[in-house]
This record gives sequence, structure tokens and C-alpha cells, in this order.
Amino acid sequence: MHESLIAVNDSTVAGLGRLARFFGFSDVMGRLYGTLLLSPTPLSLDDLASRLKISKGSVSMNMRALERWGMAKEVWMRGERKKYYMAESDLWQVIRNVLASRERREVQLALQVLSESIEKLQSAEDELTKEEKELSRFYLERMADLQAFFQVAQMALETVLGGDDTLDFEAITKMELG
Amino acid sequence: MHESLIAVNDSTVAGLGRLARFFGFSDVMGRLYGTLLLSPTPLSLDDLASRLKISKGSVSMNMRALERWGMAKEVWMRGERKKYYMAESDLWQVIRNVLASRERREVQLALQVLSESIEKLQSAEDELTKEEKELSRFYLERMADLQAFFQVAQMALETVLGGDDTLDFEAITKMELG
DNA sequence: CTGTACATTCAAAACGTTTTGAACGCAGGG
DNA sequence: CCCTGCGTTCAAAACGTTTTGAATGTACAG
Repeated sequence: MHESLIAVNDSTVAGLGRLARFFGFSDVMGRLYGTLLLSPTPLSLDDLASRLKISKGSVSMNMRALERWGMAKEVWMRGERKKYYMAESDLWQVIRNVLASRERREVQLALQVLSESIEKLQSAEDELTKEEKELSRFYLERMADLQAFFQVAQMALETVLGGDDTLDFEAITKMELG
Repeated sequence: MHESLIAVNDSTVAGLGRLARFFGFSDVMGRLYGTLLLSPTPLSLDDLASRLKISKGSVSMNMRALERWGMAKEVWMRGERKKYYMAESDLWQVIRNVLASRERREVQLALQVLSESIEKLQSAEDELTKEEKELSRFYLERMADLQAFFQVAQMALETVLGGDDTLDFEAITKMELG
């Protein structure tokens, strides 16, 4: 195999490991995804284990995680008893899966906790001493700021998730960037 | 101190710990930030250590990290020898600091590596066998997809960072959300 | 100059996460 | 049936990160 192909493969796999870490996944998940993304043919668990030089057990567990996140799909090869996988190569689809099933929950939970906090402070107002009331008003300001922050996050999320008109990769690639 | 104030403080501090983790910081940094955010007065290292029940050493190191990220500021209290800190309470400012000094670099690095990969493949074309050429073309497609992805990320980043008209918290808080 | 009250540093310990590999389970072929 | 080849599981080990606290540094008051 030519050196350039190996080098490109290596840096891409490493880069996707980084990216995975950034998104809160394990390095291995990213590297497995990268390996599949750069393989024209589906790969078996053993293929993946030997390419990345990691144990079969780790590949098995991490591939199931990738499947759950919609980043890889199992492929049935006729006449084969092995499991084969390929990457979900539509990156926007991957992003949407992650955002929809993980970040959305996080944001909603945060907003819920904030609402409850605000209610709690408001309904406790009568029982507070003068000093406590002052602190309570201060807290309410901060809660409002945090609420605003998460509401912007929620709007941004829903924008990315809601737009069913797929972003055009080709167009973006060819754009002139300052 | 009234139970409601304590409960709200606890859940907010915990929540900001979560948020910090999400952004790749340590839990302690988030909790320190939260504690400061909910304090009407600046706090000393000892105050923070005793409120969060962690060692002073940890507070010292994590507070310096918070300072570097522009999430907290030192405050000089006249007649005091202690260091006092307060939170940077403009959350957008905090986000911008983080995005500008960390994520921007990441995205630029990724784009650079991708460009180099593409060049490498193109300039090696003559030396490739027929099969290698096929793989190389496949790689180039994937590289283009990744480039498009990071370019969108870059645009999104610059949009958030570039807009010097500050987002209006008040307006957002009062919005009707479906 | 000395003592005091703080902040900082860093090596060791605690803790959490990831990886491994051996044991196990399971299906299909002979 | 039993054997073979595969996937899965999980306890133990390796590894990485965070926390601690004692040692050290520093500045100021007296």
C-alpha cells in the first residue's frame, strides 16, 4: 500500500478519534468509525481489531455503541458467518442522531431544573427573612440568565434538527471561504 | 439559611458542573463557577474550599484555570490580603472566550490536516497502482465530506463569535416558547 | 528581620475509565 | 450430537485523571 494512502488513513482515523472525544465519546469509537469511513468495503470485527491493534472485546463493545448512535450499520454478507459493518457516511445524519438523542435531553433537563428552582424560590418567598429575600432576588436574576442561555441552545438545536432540507455538501465544499 | 435557597444553590452548582464536563472542563471548575455565580459578594479561596468541601490546592489550581478562560476575575478587596474572585456573569462572554480560544483552533487544525491530506493524495497519484488509485479517489470523496463538515462548523463558529451585537437576554427570556 | 497568613506547587494516593483476554454462549456444518 | 468459528461478557489489570496535603513560596505587618 502506498505511503500516502497510509498516512492519510492514519491522520484521518486519529482526527476522528479526537472528534469523538470532543463529542464525549471514546477515542476508540471515533477510530472505529474512521476506519469504516475509509473502507470501501464493510469490515468484520476481526478486521477492525487487527487494523486498530486493539482487542476483539473492545471492538465488539464499541461497535455496538456505534450502532446505537446510528454511526455504523451492520451489513449482511451472504455466505458469511461474520458480522460486517459499514460507517453511516452521511455526517449530518450522524450529528442529528447525537444531537437528537443526547443533547436535546440535556437541554430539556436543564430547563426543567431551572423552572423548578424558580418556582421553589417564588413559593418560599413568604417564609424568608429580609436578607434571604435579597439573596433570593439575586438568585432569580441568575436563573433567568441561565434560562436564557439554555433557551438559545434549545433553539439552535431545534434549528439543526428541524431543518429537513438536507444541507448541500457539494455546494459548501466549493464555496469560496475568506 | 432557608431550605429553598440551599436546594437551588445545590442544583445549580451541580448543573454547572455537568455543563463544564460537557464542554470538556473539569467538574470542579464548573462547581466553582456556579458557586461564584450565586454569590452576591466575591469569595476567597478558603470560602470556596469550605463551601465545596474540597482542598485548597484544588481550588487554587482550578481558579487559575477559570481565570485563564475568562470565566472568573480576581477582585481586590481593600484592606484584605486574601484573593477574592467573582464569576464573569455574562454567559455569552464566557462562551465566546471558550469558542474563540479553543474550538476555533481545533477546527482550523482539522481543516489544515484535511487540505494536506488532499494535496498528498493528489501529488502521489502518478506513483499509484490501479487499485491504489481507486482507493485514493474514494478517500478524496470522504475528505471532501469531512471538509464540508468542518467548514460548516467554522462558519457557525464565526457567526457566533463575529456578531458583536450582543444577544438580548431579556428578550429571549420573555419569549413565548412552544 | 521575623512571624503570620495566605497562595502555590507537586508527588503520592485515590479514584474512575478503558482495555484486555479468558471464559462463556451460540449457531451452523459435518 | 459434537466441533468449530464466531460474538459477547466481565473481572482484573492497565492506564489516565483528579484530589489531596505537606512542603514551599511570598508578601505584608509589626
